[in-house]
This record gives sequence, C-alpha cells and structure tokens, in this order.
Amino acid sequence: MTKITTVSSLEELNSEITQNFSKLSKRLQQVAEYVLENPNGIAFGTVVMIAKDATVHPSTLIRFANAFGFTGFSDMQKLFQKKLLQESSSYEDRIKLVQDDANLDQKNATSKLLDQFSQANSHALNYLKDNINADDLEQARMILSKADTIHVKAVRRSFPIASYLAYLLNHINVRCYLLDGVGGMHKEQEHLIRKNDAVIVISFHPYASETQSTVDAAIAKGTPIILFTDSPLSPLKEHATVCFTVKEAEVYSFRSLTATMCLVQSLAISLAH
Amino acid sequence: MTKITTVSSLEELNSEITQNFSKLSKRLQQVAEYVLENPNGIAFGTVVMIAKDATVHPSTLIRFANAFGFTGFSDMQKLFQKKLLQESSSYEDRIKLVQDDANLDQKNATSKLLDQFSQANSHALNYLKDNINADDLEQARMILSKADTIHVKAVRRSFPIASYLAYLLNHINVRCYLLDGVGGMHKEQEHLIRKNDAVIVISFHPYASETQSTVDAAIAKGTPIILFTDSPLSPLKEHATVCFTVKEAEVYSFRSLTATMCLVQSLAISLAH
DNA sequence: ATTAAAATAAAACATACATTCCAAAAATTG
DNA sequence: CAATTTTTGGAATGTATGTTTTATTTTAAT
Repeated sequence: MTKITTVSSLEELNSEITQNFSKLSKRLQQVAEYVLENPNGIAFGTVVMIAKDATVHPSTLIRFANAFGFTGFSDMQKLFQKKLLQESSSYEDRIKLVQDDANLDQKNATSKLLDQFSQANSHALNYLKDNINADDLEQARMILSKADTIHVKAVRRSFPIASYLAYLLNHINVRCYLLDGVGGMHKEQEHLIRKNDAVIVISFHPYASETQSTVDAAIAKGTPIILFTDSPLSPLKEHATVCFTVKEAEVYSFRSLTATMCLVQSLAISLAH
Repeated sequence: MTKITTVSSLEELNSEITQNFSKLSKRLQQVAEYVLENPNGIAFGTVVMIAKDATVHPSTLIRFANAFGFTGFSDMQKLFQKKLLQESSSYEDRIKLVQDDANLDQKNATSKLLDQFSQANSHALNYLKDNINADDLEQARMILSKADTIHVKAVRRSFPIASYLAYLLNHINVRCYLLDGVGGMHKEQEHLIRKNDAVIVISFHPYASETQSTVDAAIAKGTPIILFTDSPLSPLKEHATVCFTVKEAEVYSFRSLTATMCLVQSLAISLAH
C-alpha cells in the first residue's frame, strides 16, 4: 500500500478514507470501516485492544495510519483525541444552548423543524418506556410465541409499522404474513387467519375500516388479537386480547410513528430469545 | 500519605479531593489543584507529560493516585477517560447499548428490552439533531420543492421509511410515487422517473441491488437524487445529489429506523410550509 | 540544635507498547 | 500456469511508560 496523502483534521481524514476506500486492500478496508464507525474507540484504546476489537492484526493498524500519511498509529490517534477534547469543551455550553427562535431564515427553518421533531420523539420514547405495562408485554410475547403464524395488519399511516414488524419477524424465523391488501384483496387475505395463529393490528385515529374488518375476522375465528393504538377510546380496544396505547410525538399536529416503531421492535426481538 | 478512600466516579473523586485537600502534603496539593483544574489534560497525557505540566515529579502523580485508593496512576486516569467519552460523544456511544445484566427473568426481559431500545433510540435522535447539516437539509428541501413528481424507493429494511414518506408527502399534496416493486415491477417503475422530478432513496447495508438500479435510472435521466444511508462508505453516496448519513440506534446488533424516520418526517413537513 | 519522621526527587526497574522486520500467503500479472 | 508483486500475520525489537526502590531533603518534635 502506498501513502495516500497527508491530513491534519479528523474531517479531512474521514473524507480521505471514504474517497480512497476502494483503493485499499481488504484488511485496510476493514480498518477503514471500523475507524469510521468507532471514532472514540480509537482515541483511547491501545493498538492491540483496537486491533482485537476490529478483528485485524495490530500491524495492520499501523499500516493503515501510514497509508494516510501518518508516521505511525499514535500519530493518527492524536487526531481522534483532539476531536474528543474539542467536543468535550463545548459540551458544557451545548447543554445550555437554547434555541432562540427569533432570527430564523428559511434555511434553518428545516433544521429547526428537525430539532423539534427529534426532541419531541425523544420525549415520546422516554414516556413510552415508563408507560408500557410489563405484564401486557409478557402476555403479548406469550401469544406470539405460541402462534403458528402471525398476521399483521395496518393501513395508511400505520402501514409502515406493519411492514417493519413483518420484516423483523420473518428475519428471526417467525412465520409472519403482512396483510397488505395488495390488489384490493383485504377481504381475501383475512381468510388466511386461523384459530391457532395470532393477529397484530396497528390502528390510529381515524380508525380504518379495513383494519376493523380484520379484527372482526379474527374474532370470528377465535384468534388472539394484539392491538397497538393511540387512545384508550379506540373502537378496537374492547376486542383486543392485549392492547397497547401509545402516545406519539406531535409537532404542528403531525404525529410521529417512532414510539410505536420502538415498541414493536422490542416485542419482535424479544421473540428471538 | 495514607490512603484516603476508594472512589468509582469522577464526581466522587472531585469531592474527595476538595474534602481532603488540607490533609494533603504540599506537592499533593499542587497535584490536586492541577487535577481539578485540568481534568481533560489527565485523560490523555502520560505521567511525565502531566508531571511536567503540573511542575511536579512523575512519582508524585502515582502517590497522589494511591492516596485516593487507586492501584496506580493509570487506574485513576481511566476515570477521566470515561468521563470524557460520556460527555463529549455522549450519544454516539450510548446509541449502542451493551447488555450487562444476565440475571433477568423472562417477564422483565421484554420490558428491559423496551427500556434499552427506547433509550438507545432517544440518544440516536439527539445525535441526529446535532449531526445533520442544515445546508444539506435546505438543499434537499429545494430539490423537492422544485420537483414535478417525487419518487421514493427503498426495499426490505428501509421500505417502511419509504412507505411512510410517500404517505406523508401525498398528504401534504406533493405528488409522490412509492416505487414499491409490487408484482416484481422494479424495472418498469423506474420508467416513471423524468428529468424534472426528484428521487429519494433509502438504502442501508447491505445495499440492495434494486435500489442501486433505481439510482442508475435517475442518473441516466439526470434526475436529482436524495439519499439516506447508514455509512459514508455507501456505494450510492457518490451518485447522490444530497446524502444524509444517519446513525441508528443499535441493541444486540439490531438496528432501528427511528432516526431516519424522524429525519424524513422533518423534511417532508418542511415542504408543507 | 538534634533526632526522628515524613515527604520528595532521582534513579532503577520491569513491563507494556508501538513499530519494524521477515516469512508465508494471496493476489496480480505476464 | 509460472513469476512477481502485494498483502498479511507472527515474531522480534527497541523504546516509552508506569511504577517501585532508594537516597536526599524537608518538616516537625523534643
């Protein structure tokens, strides 16, 4: 491997790495990925520690550093340490940093919006954590683990959650159908539901009739129903075997999905164990 | 000097230092002052470097550490490093939660999992807020606002994001096609893309060929491309007009989608104004 | 002022470390 | 397929580092 260039800042280094990634050998690419992924791991660790964590030979790290113009690994490491120090010093200021809404041109408007959403969603997640009943979770997990096949139904706004859940479950080898209604076959797909299966429905206000219909089908078969909804007043609640009421973040009357996504993900992965 | 006590956090150490300051010898007081004043300097420096900077003898540092119950200077130093990691890159590291408690009964296990996910996701959202470039956001917004029609493409794990984005955009009266590949018509749907449109692709590792193909189609037409991905090494990055690299929460090597969802939501809603 | 005790600095020590060297393996080229 | 170059991993090397020991200085007590 030949020397690539000389860099003096971490940002420069990162862009050099990404730019020349394809030119690197297999092992050096491995290091490159690790470096980009774990910048703070680099700052403190020793060569052997980092090498072990990145599953490469220690000398590869030195070769990597040399390839990017450093005299050695320690030389490169200094860059990561410097960055960490800089961030730390600004940390105290950052937590106090409150947005003053006054001077906002169009440019930071979107950025501001992002701030609001991420913050609101973050709060929603914390709220979620404290307001989901452990017994409900366990009951849901039991139902799912006993089910021969799981059917997931949600439309419109809730649909992304259903598709994600179906993806997750299939990836941990749990039989799962996504009742997606492709080709307008909502009714037809309901026939797939059998007694010893389980049905998961996600339904937010305004509660769609397609979802209601799926619930009715499940009731008729005697199949257990797990419901994710946004209000204890949801018309589906009384029919559900287990019901989770999730408060989602709301900004300018736009509701998020992140809390439900998170909940659904946790439940799915708990089945993997 | 006799051993004072055993401390396990930097806050503890600091209060121990101030409390026992008068009991310390002259040189140890000198070290104490230095330690309280330059915590960051301790984290990285070597004994000789720090000693020189504090104008004390290296061995004094070891004796100082011993006085506060550490086995040696390096032992004490770890405390400063840990603090630096937590502070400076606070989220980045906490996004990846490692499992520690082995003794969990099955019931709270799921609940615990939810805790971890919501926490990790919450951190990921905070990290997102600070690491998305406002200029990139604005550029993306401009591209979308000028586009005649927006095409959204994502498969497998990223698909829920695409479906959510398509839902949102259509609900604020922005023309948007979801290239969902229903009926295996990935290729055919690419023909919908025209020059004065815009293409949004979401692609995470391992980068699917279907998404790559859509990008190729957009390039051929000269249509601007907005990319959401998980690594600067993404093969799609070089072709994208705007690229957002999002760090998602990770628990037990399961990656979330919430950060990207949040980002996508913000962008979409910024178009409504 | 003298002696004992404590603190400090210098030197010696051992070890952990980054780095280099070399041989084996893999990839590339003719 | 052979030859050559490149890459890789293991061992060797020398240095930097933390720590301990010992001698010296300072401080305190009688």
